[in-house]
Amino acid sequence: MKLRAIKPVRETQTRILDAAEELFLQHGFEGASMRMLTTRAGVNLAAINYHFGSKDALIEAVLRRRLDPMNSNRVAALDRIEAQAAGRPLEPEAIIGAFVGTSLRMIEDSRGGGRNFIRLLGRTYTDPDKQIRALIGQLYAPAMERYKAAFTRALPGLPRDELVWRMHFMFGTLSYTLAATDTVQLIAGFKAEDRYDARLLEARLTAFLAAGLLAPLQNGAAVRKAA
Amino acid sequence: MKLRAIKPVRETQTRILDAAEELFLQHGFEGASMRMLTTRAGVNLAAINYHFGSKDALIEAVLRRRLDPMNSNRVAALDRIEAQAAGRPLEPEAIIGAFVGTSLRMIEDSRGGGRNFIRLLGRTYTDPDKQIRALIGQLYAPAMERYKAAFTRALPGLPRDELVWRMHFMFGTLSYTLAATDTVQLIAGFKAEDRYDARLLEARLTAFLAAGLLAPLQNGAAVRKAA
DNA sequence: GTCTATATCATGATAGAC
DNA sequence: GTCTATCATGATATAGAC
Repeated sequence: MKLRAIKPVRETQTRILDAAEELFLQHGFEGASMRMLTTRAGVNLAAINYHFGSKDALIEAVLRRRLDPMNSNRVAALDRIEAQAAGRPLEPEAIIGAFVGTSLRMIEDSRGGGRNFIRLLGRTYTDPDKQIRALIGQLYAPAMERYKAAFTRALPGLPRDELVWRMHFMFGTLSYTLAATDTVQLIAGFKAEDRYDARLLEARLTAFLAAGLLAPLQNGAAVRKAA
Repeated sequence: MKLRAIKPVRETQTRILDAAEELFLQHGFEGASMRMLTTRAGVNLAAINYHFGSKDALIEAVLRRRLDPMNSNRVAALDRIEAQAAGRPLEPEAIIGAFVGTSLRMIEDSRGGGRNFIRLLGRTYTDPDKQIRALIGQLYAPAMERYKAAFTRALPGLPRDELVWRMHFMFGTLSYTLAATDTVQLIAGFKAEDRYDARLLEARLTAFLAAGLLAPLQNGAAVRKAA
């Protein structure tokens, strides 16, 4: 009987992706060199080009690995509450909760290293590199359209232009909050243990965003119909 | 009578700062090389080190050139509305308007090239480089403290923890909106001419942020006293 | 103050042995 | 699949002529 070599703990590709996720967050896509990545991953310098083809392709792989399932989760969360509602119109708070909750639950998932990715993601929307912003916009578009449709159904009194801006504001608040979990310290002087209580943060964020989404229109009209 | 050489249109230092402002925005602090900067500025490669000492020092100079006056303007706007109120408590909307308006007015100031800077600033808060984030936090801290005090006086019913988070959310919405004025296109499909109407954007942002700041607390209590 | 020329080092990528 | 060795390029920074 022939003995096979013991498999490494994680596949080389996974080791590279994990290292890249962490180092891209700390140094940016440009600032993290391939030497840094391969050293951290414990693999050879040539491994990135062998497994992914180029550094750019690696960046895309890092983003897709978590973003594709995350978008599926987001859409699934929306499907779930729509099924529960059984045809009745959704509460805007429930839609926001589905969107925000998907991100924040990744922060808690310490095993999957999702926290690094969530913070990385928050930065990526404002990355200097235009191609990276285009990629992320493209990866997001389908889920965003689904949520836009859901908001439109839930809030027929909100004009389309206004909805798009308010979704933009909501998205901005979320992604900044995810990206800047250490800057807040500098600005406000937080206790460290307060920062990653995802449940409390989710409640606070949802309340803030729902109020903003439902703000009175400039002509004074209410957005939500009276109950 | 001795003739002096004609002065260049702008000083070398200003030319470098202007070029850096634009190229840092387009390529990030790390991605914009000194060669790119000096070529764009039409000066010699050695000029940056001669005038600023290093690339890092140039980055700080670029930020300080506009951030210091901007913070002064922010505080002055607050002083002004406090003087107008003559001792009466301020409306939270007025405080938000003072803060937001200072940023958005820089976008309109096409002469000073403030728009580039505002977008650059929006990115800087989530820059990968820790020193840059620390610098920006430090430059912002005094003005932020003034605004925190103003909000505290205007909203005695809002607990301090909650106020700090909501200020964080407001700041995030603003900075993301400033940084991502092109990403919004990808997400929502905007008409281009709509994007830089600063007056309209200011009204929309202020309404959104004020509603979020005044969102009911988790125990259902209202934040603002009834009139 | 401004330039040329250069020192020194790190980068992404690849060729070829094993 | 993984390694070593190396290439071509571009980075920041500086020395020294003018």
